[in-house]
Amino acid sequence: MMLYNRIGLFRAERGISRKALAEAVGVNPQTIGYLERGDYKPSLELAMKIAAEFDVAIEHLFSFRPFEPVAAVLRRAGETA
Amino acid sequence: MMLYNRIGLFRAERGISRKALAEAVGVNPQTIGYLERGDYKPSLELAMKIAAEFDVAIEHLFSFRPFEPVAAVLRRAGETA
DNA sequence: ATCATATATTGTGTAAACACAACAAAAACT
DNA sequence: AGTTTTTGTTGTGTTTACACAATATATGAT
Repeated sequence: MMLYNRIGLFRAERGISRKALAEAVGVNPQTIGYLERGDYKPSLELAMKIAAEFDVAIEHLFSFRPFEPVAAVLRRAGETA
Repeated sequence: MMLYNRIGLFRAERGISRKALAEAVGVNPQTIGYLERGDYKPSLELAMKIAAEFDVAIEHLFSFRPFEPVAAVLRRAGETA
């Protein structure tokens, strides 16, 4: 079963590298890469640490179904451009 | 690092056995036992399946810090007795 | 008392999430 | 241009979350 994630998205938004995120959550930089590509499925522990680092709910970070594009979320959220 | 959970609590509330929960989420019955006792820390995948089964957020099911007793939650929630 | 169900314990095996190292390629910055 | 940073890839090793089986104990129902 495929597991989708928004790690790269949140990393990009905050301008933090894989190496920096890895250090923040206490794993090897490679591990972040594997997670972003979907090659690894994280432990709950690691998922919680990453979610805490980004201050988002786990459900917003990982999902069994592909994530809605941010543009669509912005529209739904009725952001006033 | 210890990981606390409310699996037994939700199981008790809904009157479902470990075996039944195990079948619902597709794991061995022993595995549920190990999780409840804190002997195993679940994969994110299994954690998400159990949370979905109970229809609760993962954060309400698993925590690095001990869970507040239900009595205290009820008080905070201002439930009218 | 008997029988079924639920839980606990112990043991063995396997798959996969990690760590770590080395190197290549691409991107960004001076 | 060069040079640092970031990312991707490949390989090897270890730990642990799982599966599965067997048995013991406790509880509950009849």
